[in-house]
Amino acid sequence: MMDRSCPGVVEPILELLDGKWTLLLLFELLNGTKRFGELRRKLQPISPKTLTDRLRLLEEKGLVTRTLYPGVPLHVEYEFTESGKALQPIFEAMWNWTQEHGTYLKKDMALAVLNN
Amino acid sequence: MMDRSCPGVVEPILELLDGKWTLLLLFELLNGTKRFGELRRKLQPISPKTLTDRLRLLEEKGLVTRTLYPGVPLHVEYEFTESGKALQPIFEAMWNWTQEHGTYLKKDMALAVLNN
DNA sequence: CTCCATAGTTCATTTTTTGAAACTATTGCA
DNA sequence: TGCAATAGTTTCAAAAAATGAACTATGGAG
Repeated sequence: MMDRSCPGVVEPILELLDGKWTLLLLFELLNGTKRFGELRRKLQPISPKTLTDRLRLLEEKGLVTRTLYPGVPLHVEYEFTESGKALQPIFEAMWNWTQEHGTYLKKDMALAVLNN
Repeated sequence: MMDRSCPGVVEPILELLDGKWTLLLLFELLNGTKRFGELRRKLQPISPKTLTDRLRLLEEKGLVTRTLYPGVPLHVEYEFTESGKALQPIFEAMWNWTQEHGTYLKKDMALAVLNN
């Protein structure tokens, strides 16, 4: 994907954070264990395909675990690994930047945040 | 106080960092003022179109300034605004995460960056 | 033996992004 | 006049990513 002349140090994290929805998904998981349907609702209007794609990828990279609970109805829980939890400082730095420099926050977004 | 993990808060930054090459480009600018051709060489094999697209977008968002120096040959310098410089903690957090959890990191890449 | 709820999968299509190639603009100098 | 060096722009095709609609799997309750 990237040339070796690029600052390779960030390569791993670039791959992780890549893709529409990925960062929002990670944000959700930062709040703790979440079920598939729960994530789907929170990330509306994400498609179930995209959501599974992202989750599978994150699982593959060792950032989240997937646990199936049999029973009726069955359900599945997604949770950060230690590696995933360790992303928190990055998100905090983003949060801080946004507080001071993010001027694009739209009113409806703000409301969504407050109602969450 | 707002929930730090709430996705909406971080939308502005997601938009900023979005797109292939964007993060790598920001990394370059973190090292100081850069000319168009310089960026193009460092980010090889980026196309000039994509590079201008990215630079224009970052300019629009207030993260970089573009300064034209007439003369022969003319040249152009791109530089972070204060807002752009303030991204540094985010990159540092990424760097730290990669040190501890990025399994793709190669030592010579890291050195190349540090010597830059 | 059908239904419900959960959590997906499959495949075709659309949308978005990226890229390659060729071309433009500026201006001093030989 | 024509050239050299920088910094782009333009156009169109190709590739990648996202979406939508419909379908599958599970297993107990009725």
